[in-house]
Amino acid sequence: MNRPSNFMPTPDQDVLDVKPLRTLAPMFPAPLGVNTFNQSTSPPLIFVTPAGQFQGGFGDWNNSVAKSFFAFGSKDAGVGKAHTFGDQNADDGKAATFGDQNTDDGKAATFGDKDASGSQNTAIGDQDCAGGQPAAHWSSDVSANANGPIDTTPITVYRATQPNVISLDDDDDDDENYVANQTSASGRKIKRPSRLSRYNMNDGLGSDSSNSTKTKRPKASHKKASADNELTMVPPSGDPREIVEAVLMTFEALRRRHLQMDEAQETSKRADLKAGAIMMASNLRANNTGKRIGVVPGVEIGDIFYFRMELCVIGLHAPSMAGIDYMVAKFGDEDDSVAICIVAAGGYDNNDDDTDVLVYSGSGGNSKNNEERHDQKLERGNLALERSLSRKNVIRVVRGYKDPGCLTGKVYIYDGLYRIHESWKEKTKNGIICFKYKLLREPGQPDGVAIWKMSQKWVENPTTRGNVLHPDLSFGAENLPVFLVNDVDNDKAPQHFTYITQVKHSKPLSSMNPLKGCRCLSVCLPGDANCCCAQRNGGNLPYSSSGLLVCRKPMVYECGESCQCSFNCRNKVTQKGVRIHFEVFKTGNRGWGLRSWDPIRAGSFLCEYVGEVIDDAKCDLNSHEDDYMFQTLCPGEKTLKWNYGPELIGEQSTNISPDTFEPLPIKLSAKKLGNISRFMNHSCAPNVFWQPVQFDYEDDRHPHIMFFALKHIPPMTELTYDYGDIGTDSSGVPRAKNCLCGSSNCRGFFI
DNA sequence: GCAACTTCAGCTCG
DNA sequence: CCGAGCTGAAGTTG
Repeated sequence: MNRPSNFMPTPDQDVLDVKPLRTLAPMFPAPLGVNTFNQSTSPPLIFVTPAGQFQGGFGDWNNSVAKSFFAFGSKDAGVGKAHTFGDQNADDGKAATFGDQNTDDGKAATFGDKDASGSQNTAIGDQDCAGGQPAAHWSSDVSANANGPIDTTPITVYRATQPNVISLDDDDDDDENYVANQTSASGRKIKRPSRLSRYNMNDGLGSDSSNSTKTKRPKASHKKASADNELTMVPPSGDPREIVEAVLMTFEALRRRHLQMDEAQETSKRADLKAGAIMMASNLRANNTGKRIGVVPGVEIGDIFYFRMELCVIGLHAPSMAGIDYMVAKFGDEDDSVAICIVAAGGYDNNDDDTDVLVYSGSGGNSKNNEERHDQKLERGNLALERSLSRKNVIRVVRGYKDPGCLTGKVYIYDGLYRIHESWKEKTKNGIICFKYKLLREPGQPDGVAIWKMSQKWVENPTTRGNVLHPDLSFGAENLPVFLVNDVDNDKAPQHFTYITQVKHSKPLSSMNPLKGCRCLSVCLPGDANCCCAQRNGGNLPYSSSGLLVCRKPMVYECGESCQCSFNCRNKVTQKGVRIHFEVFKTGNRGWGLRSWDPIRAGSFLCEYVGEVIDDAKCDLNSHEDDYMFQTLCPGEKTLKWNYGPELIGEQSTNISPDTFEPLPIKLSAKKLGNISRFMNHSCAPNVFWQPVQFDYEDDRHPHIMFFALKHIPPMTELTYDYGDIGTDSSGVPRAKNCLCGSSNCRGFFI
């Protein structure tokens, strides 16, 4: 892949560059073809818009006038770089003109000029409320209609559990038996020994073997914890989507916490398996009432996953390893074992351009250990695929791709329903006979992988993105360009504002106490009891080695300037700035919004809420008019329960309930000065949350407000957070707006 | 490249 | 016939 080297560097890739990011030109060069607007000469820019191709980018983008208008320099380092959009001075109007090769409607293209046509667009930015159905996401119902005549009744070869899709063990005995299984002495009903028992959270791995009598005892607290949380876990609505999301969120929380512990103890790094085993043992799963053909409730086309175990716990694809999931289903009077879901691992070179066709290789035949390769056999999964060809049942397809954000990782994308149209045998390069199945995507389904492919193409070559109004709203101030696009109407720009990357404080920074730093050499290590930064965070580093936030908490303390550790310390995450390809886009009915070209993992840092710090007194006067005011109001349950995991393994919950939630005094206005965060809309079913972070100044009342991903977010999905509930703001008169998010638990209004 | 690990199907046994 | 319990097969992940 021709991925630019600047693409979401992982910690391993972090260059040994200690320049403070926010005050200098982009640390990572922008992709070729994008003018970074720094002092160096820029390559010719070719953009393609629906209106046709034009050179030189956006109007006078490349010329010296533009450059001087967007003059850079370190002189404004105090507040980071500030670049004014659509300067209000008439003189600069020309320089601010963009997005149009002609001059005839230059006025309309004038960026954010308050007098230009753009001003009609009053409903912009974060005053608006995002839909619960993100742009790249559709309800499963759509694809359900495309199923065709599948009237088979799945025979459950599965033990049927409670009809409740997510069911915690309501039978305490089960867990007891599960533990009792270690001795096999109880004589009572014994749950099949999960290999969870081999995961001892403290001892690491049992060195051998599959012999269950040698297995170690899982943490005893496990049982109690799962019972305690029964009520907090089940989403009140019973909505399948909510349940799936709750299960995935729990899995992730558990996984992150286990990884954190593993990293501290340098033990096994298979936190995914541990989390999965706990979920299985506690019956914390979705859609576990039996396998099924076709749509899985609560799983939507385009959903992304990072571990096979995730597919498992939501009932999308049961086998933890195998690529073919199958079941016995009824066809008329006959039973047949047919394939129901496949995971195309992406190891084969399919015709990648046609996302509606998939040639899938049968399973087996690979040499493992000492065995030799052999021809594939028509049995199990392969046989089921063959039966599916004749039975013509739909098959769910999950496609695996290399994770662009992680060198070694993989992303799985649910791509909806396919049907097998053809099968044949083929001799592979290795000389073995292998089965091939040609699947065609059922028509009428929303795009899944197609969107992924498209946005990946944009990342590699941004000039392929159409409808671009501006190639970088940040004018080079962010690590990566922020595109401004409009696919829906003629609006040319949001209302005027000035792009800054650091919060503007009302009082001089020198009056604030610097945060005390640690003395760790090189990097802070997890498990180092002497690291005062870890201590400040409660004994653990708040981020995993890949930079994901482990837990939401009242405050996260990163290492800062006064620490002795290096730039590469894993406890420096948010201060390094944006690592995601964002675009500000025009939504259908909620003004402008924010979304990403990259897939985003739950726990990833997105961006900071940047604006002017507003004094309390001043705020009361202004808050009515300021739609860009950020306040730490109590968010909804989804956000508050992001940390569900720790309780499951008997640790103290770090959750905050609405009753105990206390807002911080900080108030930030991004009306005049701001960054991408000001475009994030509200949703009662958000995919982003805010988290207070400190790394430079010691001030619990005025920390940085950082945004993190609440769940995995597919590319091109609108990013939204919960603006907070009404009535929690004690100062001033709260304004309630009608909420349009449309989520099943929409509160109907927001601040 | 290797070691370590999972879930479930499919079987046997009582 | 049913459920418990065992084994083998599948590939993922670090």
